[in-house]
Amino acid sequence: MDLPSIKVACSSCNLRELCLPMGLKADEMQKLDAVVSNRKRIKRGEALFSAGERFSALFAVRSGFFKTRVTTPDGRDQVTGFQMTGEIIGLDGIVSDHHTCDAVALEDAEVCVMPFGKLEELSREFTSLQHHVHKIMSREIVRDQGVMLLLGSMRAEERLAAFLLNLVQRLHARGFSQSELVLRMTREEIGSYLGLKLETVSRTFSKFVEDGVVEVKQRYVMIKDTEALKAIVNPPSCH
Amino acid sequence: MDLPSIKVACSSCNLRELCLPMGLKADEMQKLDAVVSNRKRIKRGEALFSAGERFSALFAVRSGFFKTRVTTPDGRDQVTGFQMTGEIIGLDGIVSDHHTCDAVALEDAEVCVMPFGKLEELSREFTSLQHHVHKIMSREIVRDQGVMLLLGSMRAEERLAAFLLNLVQRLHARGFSQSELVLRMTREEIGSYLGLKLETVSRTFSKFVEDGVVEVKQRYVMIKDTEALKAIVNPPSCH
DNA sequence: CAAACGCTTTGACGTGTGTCAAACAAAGTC
DNA sequence: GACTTTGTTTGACACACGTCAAAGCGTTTG
Repeated sequence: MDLPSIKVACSSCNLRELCLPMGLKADEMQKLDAVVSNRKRIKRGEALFSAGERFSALFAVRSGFFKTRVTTPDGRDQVTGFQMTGEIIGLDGIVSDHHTCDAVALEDAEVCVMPFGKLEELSREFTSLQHHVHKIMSREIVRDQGVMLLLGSMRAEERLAAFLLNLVQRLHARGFSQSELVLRMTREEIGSYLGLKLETVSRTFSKFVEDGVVEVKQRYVMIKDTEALKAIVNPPSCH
Repeated sequence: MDLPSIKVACSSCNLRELCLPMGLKADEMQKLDAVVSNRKRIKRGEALFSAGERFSALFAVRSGFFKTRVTTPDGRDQVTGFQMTGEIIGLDGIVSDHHTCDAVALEDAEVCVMPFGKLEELSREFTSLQHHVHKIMSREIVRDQGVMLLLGSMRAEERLAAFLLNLVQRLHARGFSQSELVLRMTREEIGSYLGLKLETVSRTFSKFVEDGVVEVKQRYVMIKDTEALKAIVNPPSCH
């Protein structure tokens, strides 16, 4: 019943409604197949690319889970995002032809390699692909604005609540539960992303459990009261 | 000696080495002139665009100074960036066809209006323009990563030092002094950008003055010791 | 020129989060 | 199965930054 060999092709990929080829016509997608020529496997803990490396391609996450992080010369680092199935990694490398962050697999993963030169070539041919690439970059910019808002003006509880809601929302779009999730990252990685120390993340989880908003058992999280989480992120005005 | 009427043309703009047309050939730049058809004046305090408005064009700052900011439903806001001459505003609007932030002029300003549809059209024709647009978006993503690092893992002094260094560096690229600058924004706006309260910004300035690193008189800032500022941002390792 | 306004500075004090430390739990290793 | 490693939880305490308040400074307005 299983296929002899899986063809590397966007047109037959079950992620095509989520990933780069979203909204392309059949003939356009076939052309895209030629661009996305090969896949790459990355083991848990290994880097897909690192800051300073030459940029040559964007990557679409096919399976697995990544974090991206930037590092200061003196060794502090900041997790800038978590990427799951269907999301695009590597946009940072375009401007200087070199990557400016590390992309590390948090579990065994597979990505589609999309040489950027070829993607630009095809973008000149197909308006829809061109526009889609622009949207992907713009979406990343808007996401970053949201993270700045979170880091610049929210308290620990608000940050963690926003983080959990964002995760389940993205997982739900991929067919998973709206209320249950298994974290793929450590408390320290969550903390780095949210601008908090791991102890604060842990304590805030405990607080949520006490308040009956979530159940937590290590990496497993069940959201018992989504509305309460939303209220934490956006405190209802109190006039 | 002054020209009767300034032609709206990238090819004759004194910002062409800094702005969108950077690196284009003569014939390409003439085509771009047709895209950048008109300019727009914005008075101090007015918005170039606001969150929710329909997106139709990117804007290149010709003169003046802007801030961009995002706002939560409950009224908190976060300054996400300051834009000066030659910088591009509006990339956030591409993904959803609507702007997600406000762009407000901090002093009387003028921008070049670049209808995005036309820009995409011309990008399909000229590889160099296409690549340049991609670089501009990627640069914004990398900038945002840097802000996340700042907000997520730096202390007040480090944030303000990094902010000042970034400002003078960009001003210097525009022909201004490496050591003197006039802030176009209030302490509150600096604080919002840096994730600090205005009092903390003020106190940190005072600290820098005490330490002899800068001179400050209201909006005027003179950097007396650039190396000291750099050392504050990247504390030399102490092994 | 006085009054009003917006912005900045400074002080006193409070608090949310960081730091340090210890115990615990889970997962991987020999 | 014992041991090691890695990650998590919790407590006690410290401190950087926020909050509240008052005074000062510059600019605008009438």
